Amino acid sequence: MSVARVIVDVPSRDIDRPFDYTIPDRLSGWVEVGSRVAVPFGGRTLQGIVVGLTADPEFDRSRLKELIDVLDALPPLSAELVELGEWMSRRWVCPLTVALQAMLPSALKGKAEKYIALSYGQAWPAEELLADGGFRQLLEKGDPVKLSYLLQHYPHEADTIKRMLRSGALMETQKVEDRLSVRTVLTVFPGSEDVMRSGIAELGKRAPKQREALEYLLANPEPIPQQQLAEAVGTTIGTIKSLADKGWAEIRPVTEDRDPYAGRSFAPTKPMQLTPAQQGAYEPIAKAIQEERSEVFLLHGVTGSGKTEIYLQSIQTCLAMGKEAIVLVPEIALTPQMVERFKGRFGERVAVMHSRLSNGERYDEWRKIREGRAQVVVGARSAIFAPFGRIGLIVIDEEHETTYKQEESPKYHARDVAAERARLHGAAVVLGSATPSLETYSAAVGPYDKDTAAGRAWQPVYVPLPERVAARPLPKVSIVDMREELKLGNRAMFSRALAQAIEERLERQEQMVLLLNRRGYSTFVMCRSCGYTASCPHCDIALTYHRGSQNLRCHYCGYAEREPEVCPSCQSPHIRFFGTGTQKVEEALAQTFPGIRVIRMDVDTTTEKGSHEKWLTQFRERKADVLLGTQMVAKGLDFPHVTLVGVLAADSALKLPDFRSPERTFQLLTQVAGRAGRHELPGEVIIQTYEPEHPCIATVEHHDYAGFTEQELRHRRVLGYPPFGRLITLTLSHEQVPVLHTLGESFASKLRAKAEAEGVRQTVASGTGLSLEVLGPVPSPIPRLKDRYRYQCMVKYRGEVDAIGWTSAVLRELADAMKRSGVTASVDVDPQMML
DNA sequence: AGCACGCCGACT
DNA sequence: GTCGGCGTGCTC
Repeated sequence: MSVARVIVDVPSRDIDRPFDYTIPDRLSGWVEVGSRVAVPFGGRTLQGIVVGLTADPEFDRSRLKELIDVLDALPPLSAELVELGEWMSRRWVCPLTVALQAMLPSALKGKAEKYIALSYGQAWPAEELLADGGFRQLLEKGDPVKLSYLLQHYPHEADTIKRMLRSGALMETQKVEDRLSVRTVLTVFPGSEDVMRSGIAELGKRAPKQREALEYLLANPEPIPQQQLAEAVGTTIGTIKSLADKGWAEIRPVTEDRDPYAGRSFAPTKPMQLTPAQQGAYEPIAKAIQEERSEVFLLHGVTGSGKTEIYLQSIQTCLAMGKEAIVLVPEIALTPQMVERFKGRFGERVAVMHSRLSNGERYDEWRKIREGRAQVVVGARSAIFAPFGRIGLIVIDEEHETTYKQEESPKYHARDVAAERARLHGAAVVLGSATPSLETYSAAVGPYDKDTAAGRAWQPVYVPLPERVAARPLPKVSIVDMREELKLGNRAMFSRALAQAIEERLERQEQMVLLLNRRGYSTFVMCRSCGYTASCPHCDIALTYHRGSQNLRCHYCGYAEREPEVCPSCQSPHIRFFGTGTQKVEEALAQTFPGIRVIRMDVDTTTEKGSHEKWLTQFRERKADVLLGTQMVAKGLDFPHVTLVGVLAADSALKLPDFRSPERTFQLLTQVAGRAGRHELPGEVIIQTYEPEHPCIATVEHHDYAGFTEQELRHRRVLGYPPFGRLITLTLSHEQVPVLHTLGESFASKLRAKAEAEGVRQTVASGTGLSLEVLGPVPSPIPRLKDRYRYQCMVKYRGEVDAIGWTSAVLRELADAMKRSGVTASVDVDPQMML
């Protein structure tokens, strides 16, 4: 007789431990690790996940309560996923329940609903006869009614309900309900042939439509959705219903999957002959899959080098072994064309998961996986939790993309989850990119240093894929120095070269993509004469202009300086705050090139469901000359008539106070450059910048990934940033500042004390060996959000230091103080966005 | 997170 | 005298 250990769905640190429940006889045999259950918890009914079964609970058995219910026939999680959740909760310092919740489709995030019923055998009390008549009638039927329903329809009876609950005239019950159920379709099940024939006879010449429907069923005696039958016969559902009423057929609800790709056919594709380079990359991957080794590969190939075909054939190898495969793709690249490639090769065995699906559709795709009807999933970040049991391969395409890091708790990185899951399954991992993240790249090819390699859980095998398929040349890239333009008196946002190139495309009726990498961000400071931008002397990070205090601040260490009146570098008075958005560019295009047709794509124009697709389709159909937008225009698009790509302000991202800005800029520019001339027409790329000599821009001209990486890594090493050191940020928030200061200081000093006690050096930059440094507390880059002030501490460390463990230990020590003061804390381990 | 228990101000 | 404000503490 075992006891279930349950993590209840309360996302709070002090509840984040298992609670034990006895299993009543009627549920024994249904409870497994990973089961979703309903449990009584402090007078409420909550949803929980079983994380263990034990024979000897810590508590006295007689004090345990019973499980109320098991919520699914098939447990939604497995022992392996629960173990993965436990690992996540340690690795990213989050409550286990939050990690487990991230693995469930939102349809299964059940909440207890309260129900109200008239107490058994009780007549309506005389003192409550003034209550609304409808309200009384409803309750007098005796069935429990949802409290939320009562409050919605009889809001003025709220007091009556309270009173009657207190007097015992009403009873409250609770039930955990799923957010939504499987969809059912009313389906007509034909009666026996005899029954239907007699029906036809009985109808005679009356009701010709009913007769027609019966004849249809006689000819096609399979069950058919009633709507479909009505359409086939050319009548309405009423007609069909009357058949059922007369007993000639039966109508029953049948569960049906919402197939988001229903009615679309996918042209089957055959494996292509691999080029020698592709073959060389494929072989070690296939070998690892076959030997069930959990090895990580970095597949480094330029755009158009044929990575996808390697993925497809590796998946084939995996499926041939009877194992399953997960493919992660950045959300934005999960286009119908992308899905088509996988569905075309693997057909029905593919499930697709992305955020544009409705909750219901996502749930159905998820069940397809859970019930073993799909063996391949193609999806965005959270598809890494696909409930497969025998994973053989995990592919992460465009592994450098920031979308793989979740910005809300659990703040996990899908790349690390993939490596861990692969370890548990003996599965291979393929990380594909034309511009790998510096973390992944340096882990694979170095430069190694003892402290860097330490504490890294996985080390990829480097698999370069140098050639472009069909040897298409890379487009010609030219970099335009906007300072020169200014000297020549051109103050427009288009350089002469770009303006001329646009003019030519308009004449030749070719298309172009214009990118303005401005992510609706606060203003930055730059000198228009020399290109100087203010940066922090301690962190080498761009300073941000703060309007309130009129100074420039570093978001890392808190350094501040006064707003400059002249450029500190060249004394020019042309020092300005900048901020041009895509809308301004759209206007300028219309003015400069009358009649030009522009599609603008940014967050403002693509919020509506499907709008993203809509614009791209319009552009593909050549209903516009220009596709103008933010980064989203750079990702995974392929338009045959685009022969010009223009980047208006390549350095705009460099002003962000984030040490990864150069890396992202390089990746973005390289990627967008790959958009031009992918087909017969040759392509041209024009990059406008005020900092043409910056490595992340200069190296793009010759598609020089290695050159950029070498310079950037040297820089990172000096400052102790990843991959040479690692980071953790702690953000504290409260309505008042002083308490944030106090708690921030005590976090920092407690952590420093731990480092001291362990003999760890406390300067990370420009050094080697074990070290840990706590910066802050300083106001967070977003100093106030929803009326709460935010302060931040940053932990920077290198070597095999258990900074994550110490951080969560210190947080536990501070839990009491935080609860009393009402301060909330949020931890980000390995932050990707420093904002 | 909720909900209960518990101790002090404005109403019947 | 009661209703109810939200401070602290517990939930197997």
